[in-house]
Amino acid sequence: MAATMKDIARRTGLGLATISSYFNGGNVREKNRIKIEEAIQELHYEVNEVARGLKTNATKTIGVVIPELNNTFCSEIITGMEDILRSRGYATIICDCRTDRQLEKEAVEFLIRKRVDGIINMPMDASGENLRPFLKTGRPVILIDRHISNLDCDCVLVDNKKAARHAVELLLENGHREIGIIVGPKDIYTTQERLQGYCKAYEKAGLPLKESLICSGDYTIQGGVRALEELVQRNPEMTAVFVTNYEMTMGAVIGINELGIRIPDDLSVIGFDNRSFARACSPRLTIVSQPTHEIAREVAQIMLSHLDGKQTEHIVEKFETDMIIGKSVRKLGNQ
Amino acid sequence: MAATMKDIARRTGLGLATISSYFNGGNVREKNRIKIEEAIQELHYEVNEVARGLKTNATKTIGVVIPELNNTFCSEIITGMEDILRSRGYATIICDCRTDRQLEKEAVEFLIRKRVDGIINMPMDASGENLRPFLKTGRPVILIDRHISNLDCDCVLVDNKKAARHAVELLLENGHREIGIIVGPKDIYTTQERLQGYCKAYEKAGLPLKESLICSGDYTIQGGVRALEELVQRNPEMTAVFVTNYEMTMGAVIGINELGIRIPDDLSVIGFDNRSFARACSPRLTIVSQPTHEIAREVAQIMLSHLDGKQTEHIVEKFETDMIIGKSVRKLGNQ
DNA sequence: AACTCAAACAGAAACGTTTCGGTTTCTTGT
DNA sequence: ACAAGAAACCGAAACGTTTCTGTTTGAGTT
Repeated sequence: MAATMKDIARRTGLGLATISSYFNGGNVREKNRIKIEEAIQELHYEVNEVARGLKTNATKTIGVVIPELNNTFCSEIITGMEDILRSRGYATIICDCRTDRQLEKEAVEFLIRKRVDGIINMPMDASGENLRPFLKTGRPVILIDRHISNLDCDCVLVDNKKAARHAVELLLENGHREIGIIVGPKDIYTTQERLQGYCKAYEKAGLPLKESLICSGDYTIQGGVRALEELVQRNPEMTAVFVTNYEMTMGAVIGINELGIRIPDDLSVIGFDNRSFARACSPRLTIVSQPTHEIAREVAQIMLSHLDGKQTEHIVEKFETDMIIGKSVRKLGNQ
Repeated sequence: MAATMKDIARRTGLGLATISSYFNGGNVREKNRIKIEEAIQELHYEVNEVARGLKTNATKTIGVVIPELNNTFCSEIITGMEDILRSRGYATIICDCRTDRQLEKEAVEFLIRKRVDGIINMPMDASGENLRPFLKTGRPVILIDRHISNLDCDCVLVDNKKAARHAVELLLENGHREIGIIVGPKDIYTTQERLQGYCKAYEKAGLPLKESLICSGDYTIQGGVRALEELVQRNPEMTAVFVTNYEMTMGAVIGINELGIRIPDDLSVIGFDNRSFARACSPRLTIVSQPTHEIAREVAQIMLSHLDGKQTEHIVEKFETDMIIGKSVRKLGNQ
């Protein structure tokens, strides 16, 4: 149906190799160049990237495996990456594994069959086993948001420990002593790091940790609602809460509204991600903000330099977070 | 590097055709089946979908062109579709055109070169010109959210006119007469439909339309903020506002908070999409909710039945919206 | 005009599948 | 045990590129 290089060769009287050379930046005599371009116009020829991919063993396609596309942190990063990758001719195949390890494994196998040139992964599986079959093909893998030790790949993330420490310190400076934290699932890297930051802040302040103030959600909105309700119920003395991702922040705000609690009069809140949501809350939420654009750009760039063969060593890039000050933290008098 | 069918043939002593038959559901003698499966294990063989695609002229890949991945309506639909498509072996290539018609056109050309089996598009270009080159290949196109007349393809959307009419009627029933509306860009299908619903409600109530109550945003958060500020400034009498997508709803809430306006005491609000955000607002927002899951499922299903050759005619599927009642609409006394 | 040499070209093989037409093997009924 | 028919198998060609190995062309030199 569609025109092929053979058609162009026939039309122009040139050889296949010449046409191929034309498409790959080789030199072609002026008059032949014109003939080829005319033929392309008339036949509506478009390169068949599938055939090219078979021959060159490179599909110009990147696989992206994430826990949940429907998570603004993920979608913001993907938007940014896709933009850069497509401008360089790379397609992006998205695989949403619904936070399921098994589905994540299958997604990687799927991408292996599709012969993608590289994989970008925000991993559910902390062991890295899911990725090993792909790594054996010798192609690049870049992790986002979560580090896996002893895995032969790059990694781009933020300084979670410091981010959490600063947030808790801000609350401590404002006189809070009973500070709840809503973290993600215990086996996730970011949960562990952010929790360590929380503990560190308490430790530095010389205050004892209270197990009941630590609550594990599942990084979803509903999980945030549940976690907040649980924290409030278990800790009548709690004066502040720190929520460690956007979805749970929204969930916590829902829980707070539905329990009739007032921010910051009854409870101070520091959230995570999504500056717009923070602005939309009344009063404005104080939040920790991750530089998603920079992360996206960095990931795309690293991937491209691997594919261009310009980079062979693996790097770990750590970005700093921002603190956006709102009005959701109350200054407590001396107690 | 990677094992091929030829390797398996050599290993098992069978012919290429037999191996191929095995992978395509053909009958193979028990003892040979076992030999093949052993060889697959040992060689870590994975089908090369690129080679298969070249031969079968089907890549098992669907292109998705959207205005903005970073828009929950889009990302929710994509999540749902991708799930179903991947379970049937189809990959999904996402192209975010950043609400730019030119980028949308280039995205379609890109997908043609990638030889995708079908395209799902939430179109920026209302003329359909961007899609015609792909349609000429004889492959299926499905539009979401926005209809284009005289284009040879299917379409899945909601009854926007009715949705808007009901929202405005609810406000009218509660005594509101000066109702602002924040719509999207004028040349977008949904804007026109939703605006028509608004006008229809006014007409049925026998009330005159006021141009100043109609404000066009750009379906972004910032656009929502600006539109709300403009409406408030131009219409001191305005007692209610209807916002016609999620991002602008969030923007409107931001604007309302920052102007110190109280919902619903000073201004009643009906928003759009995203039930969670509606719950997170205080008081809860009344919103129009689109059935994104159903839309996603329907789109995927239609695409699959085209690709299976089970469907040749084109259909337009229209879903109904829901009204989720919150506390953001105030009942006005007789005026 | 003849020679040199690089640039431009051509043909064929190869990438890893599927599929067509033809051959072998197995099953079954007698 | 044998024929017949079906089921399973095989080899080769083809899909549309790229690339390797030569061959032709043409400009520049004498």
